[in-house]
Amino acid sequence: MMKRALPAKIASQLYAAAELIADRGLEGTRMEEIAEATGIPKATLYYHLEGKNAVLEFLLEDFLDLIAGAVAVAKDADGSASERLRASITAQLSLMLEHPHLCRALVGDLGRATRLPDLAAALDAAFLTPIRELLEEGARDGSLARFEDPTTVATSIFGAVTVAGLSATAGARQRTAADAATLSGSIYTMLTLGIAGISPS
Amino acid sequence: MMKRALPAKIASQLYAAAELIADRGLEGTRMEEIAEATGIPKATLYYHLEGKNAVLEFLLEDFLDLIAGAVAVAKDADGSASERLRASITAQLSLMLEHPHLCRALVGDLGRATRLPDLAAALDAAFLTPIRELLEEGARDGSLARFEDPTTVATSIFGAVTVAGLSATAGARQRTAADAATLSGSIYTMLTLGIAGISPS
DNA sequence: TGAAGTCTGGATGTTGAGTACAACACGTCA
DNA sequence: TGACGTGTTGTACTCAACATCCAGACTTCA
Repeated sequence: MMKRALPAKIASQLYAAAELIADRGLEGTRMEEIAEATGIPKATLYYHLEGKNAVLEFLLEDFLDLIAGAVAVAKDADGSASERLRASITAQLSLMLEHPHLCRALVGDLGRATRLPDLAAALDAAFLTPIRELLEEGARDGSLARFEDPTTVATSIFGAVTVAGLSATAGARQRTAADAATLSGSIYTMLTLGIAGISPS
Repeated sequence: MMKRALPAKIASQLYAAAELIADRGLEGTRMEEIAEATGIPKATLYYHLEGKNAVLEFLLEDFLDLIAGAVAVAKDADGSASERLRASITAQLSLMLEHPHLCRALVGDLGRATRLPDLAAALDAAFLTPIRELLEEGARDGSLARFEDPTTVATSIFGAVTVAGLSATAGARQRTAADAATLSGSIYTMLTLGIAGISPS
């Protein structure tokens, strides 16, 4: 996992670049500006990091690991698969709302991210895989419906949650845990009960 | 709307660049390569277009207008809001599966796209707005549930459909209309009925 | 045929990523 | 104290790619 232990001081300063990258995209951000924003001189940045991509890669990998960890806790707790799915979604959204800059950087440079193999894997591990597994468990324990095409359903749930989260971060201002609970409540109600009207039958 | 009428011949040749951009991202594609792939000399590209961004902007705006048009037809047809929502989703997915390169280019350069105001608007018009409106109509005609937070629900539906579609295009090979029908069937079943298990009550 | 508009090759300007390197700070060890 | 290694940083540089410019060629149309 750990590829090159970045000194802690450097790592922490690097986060100051997240907002910059979120606003202008990695391409629209000069290395010079990252140096200025973080207080790390350009030469030092290049001493520790491979290049500009590595800055984004470090920030996002860190963030995605954080999400993957929190989701794993929720996913492996006690309770029905349905309950744990809900908790996982809430955990996911909490962290997304807590880190709007990283979220926006992620979506903004999604293309680059998916083209970086490590990041693509981290993305999958943080978001899609837990949902797919919980869906399978739910089919077994009866707390969730069984689907013909579980992968498509898992992808759709992943999309519903993630896009709702990303959209909530678009305002760029940080939200609280309470916001996350409300948001995940709305989404989970819709996902669970469905959008059909009250049927006349 | 129409900003500068690109000669039809140029426009049609430009599509040859879509796959290139989808594979490598706009940033990883040199103007020289676009010239080569399309057969349009570099100087001519710059004669007609503002720059590299404009190439992407042209391709995507065209594509998004196509989707917006098809969705509008489905949305304004006869039937309940629920039926029309389903038809809209199918229309959306059909076009996405028909144009995997454009889809991949879109998601790959999503950051750039959302930073281009015209494209952001087209993106909204093609995907999010129709869903939001149909959801409201469904609440009125009773064919869809009424939600506390319709915007969040609409965003989630948008996310579910779009991410499922994008994921299906990841393989990069073109799918048929039948595939789109199957895919939208899976998604719509989940959205309508929900993911809850068979309740014991 | 001439004027206006369109197209194109090639030279040129400009920007920013990435590199090279020398100087320096600082701790360690003999 | 001095030699050595590791990390740090300023400065100057190289180079790739975007973008521009221009002169001449080619269309089109009156």
